[in-house]
Amino acid sequence: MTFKRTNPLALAVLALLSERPMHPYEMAQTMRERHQEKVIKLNYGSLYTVVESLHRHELITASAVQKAGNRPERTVYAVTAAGTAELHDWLRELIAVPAREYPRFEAGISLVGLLPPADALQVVTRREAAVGEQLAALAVLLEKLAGMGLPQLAWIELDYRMAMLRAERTWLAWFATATREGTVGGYQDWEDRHR
Amino acid sequence: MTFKRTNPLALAVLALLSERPMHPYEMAQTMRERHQEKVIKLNYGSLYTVVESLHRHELITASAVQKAGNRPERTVYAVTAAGTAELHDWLRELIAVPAREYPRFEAGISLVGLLPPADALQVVTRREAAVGEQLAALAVLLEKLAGMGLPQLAWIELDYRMAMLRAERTWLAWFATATREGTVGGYQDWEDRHR
DNA sequence: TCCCGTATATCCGGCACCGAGTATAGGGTC
DNA sequence: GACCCTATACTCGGTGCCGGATATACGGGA
Repeated sequence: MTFKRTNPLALAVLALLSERPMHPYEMAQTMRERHQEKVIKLNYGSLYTVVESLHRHELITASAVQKAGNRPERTVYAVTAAGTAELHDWLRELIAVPAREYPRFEAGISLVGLLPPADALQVVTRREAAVGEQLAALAVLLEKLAGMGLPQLAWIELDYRMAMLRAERTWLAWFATATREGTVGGYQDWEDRHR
Repeated sequence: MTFKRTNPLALAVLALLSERPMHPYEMAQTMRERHQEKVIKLNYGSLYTVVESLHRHELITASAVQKAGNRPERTVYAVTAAGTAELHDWLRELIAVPAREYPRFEAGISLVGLLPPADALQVVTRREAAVGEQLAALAVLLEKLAGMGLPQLAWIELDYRMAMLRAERTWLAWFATATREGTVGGYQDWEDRHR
């Protein structure tokens, strides 16, 4: 069986190991330090599952089993040539080919007609505020990272996310206005259904 | 145990049943007809799991077990009062509170520095084209839906998605240019690492 | 009348994922 | 030196999701 590119955590593991050999717990630490866990979902259970899977497919090797004192044994892994190839190819695919994803907000907004217009307006406004806060927080973080001397390329994904959040906020503002003023297509029927 | 709002397919089920009672297979048919499966991931296995879970939590009831001829029995479900309440509350939450999600592209682009700049440029350009095609396809679909006399509110989620795709395309165009011209922050180092 | 492809309707086994649980080491405090 | 809190490192059982398997009905052509 060929390796399945499901969990992006496996990508992170390959990327970390292409720097230097590590044991799983250390990978988690490093991801936390670098705020990588905000971009790639990390939790211990999955981490060990994913490492084992990479190992089975010979994309990484168990290079050493250290045993310092009486601590639990820790297995240090290293990436193989096949692993590096997989990393680069997967990366290319992730960037080049838009994946069909199912953002939860799309599911919600597609059914917004089930809520009374007044309720809809309220929740959309709440989201708008929340998105604004996220943008502010990101701006602060970017400031900090730039101040630490990190180049833009090191936080390019935050740049992308900010662009997306700004677009979302703009759309939300439009929708809120269109609802408030009753100019969204089908408004009359919407209001009629809820009285 | 209280019902867990994990799979949005359960939301779709509640929404469908709030129109009229249905059996699971019919729900799937209806979702397909309405292109809902593009917004909420549907597959048969999950559908039956989700319906069973809703049933266990008494958000829907098995109202009748029809048996037409010798066909497999089909269980028709109906939404309960608790189910309707759950539907509305879940909807409000989905819209009001941005969920932490992990788009695969963010994972990919965050590691783009591992690819040589020339490769990166190529894959980003490919994505830009793909996103353009998706936008074109969506525009055609919108045209068709509007032509059928459906109000904007009925395809509001497509409106949202188009806004997001446009923003993504703009960002991709910027990143491609910045890479081609070497103006992205950290470019020199990036290029140096790959020779 | 027989056959076969398609539509109807559900079921089930495997597997990835998750988060809470476990167990030891190290360091600070009284 | 007894105590306790945090950091280290991994394990494991439960659960939900998935996609292919199953089984019957129906319509149309040879």
